[in-house]
Amino acid sequence: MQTKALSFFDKVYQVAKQIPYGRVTSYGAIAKYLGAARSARMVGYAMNGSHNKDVPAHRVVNRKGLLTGKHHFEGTNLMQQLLESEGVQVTDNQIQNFEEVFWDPSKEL
DNA sequence: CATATGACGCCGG
DNA sequence: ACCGGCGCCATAT
Repeated sequence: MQTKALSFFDKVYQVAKQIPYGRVTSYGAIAKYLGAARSARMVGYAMNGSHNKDVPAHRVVNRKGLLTGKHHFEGTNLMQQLLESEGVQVTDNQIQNFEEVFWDPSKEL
């Protein structure tokens, strides 16, 4: 359909797919990497379409390390389970050692 | 074409 | 340091 629907969304997917295992990143970090630091919201919005993609949206959280998007996953704590399954400690929707598992595309990529 | 929504982020009090 | 409100950009309707 939309021939140009792969403008921002696709970019986000490309970066999100590159998130290493056991690591997480923030919407703003991805947005900034894409040159749209002010479009952090769009990153999350794009995640809505990532449902059909191979994008590990569970590895993307807000700048506080909070699983704000866990509500969009199946169940109630699937996102947390996925992260914990990767070795990421999560407590009360809050990632522990966030700075340790944080993966900045602008620096790492 | 205009309006409303949103998985955020930053500034101010 | 904590809480609240405003702003921004892109997509969907």
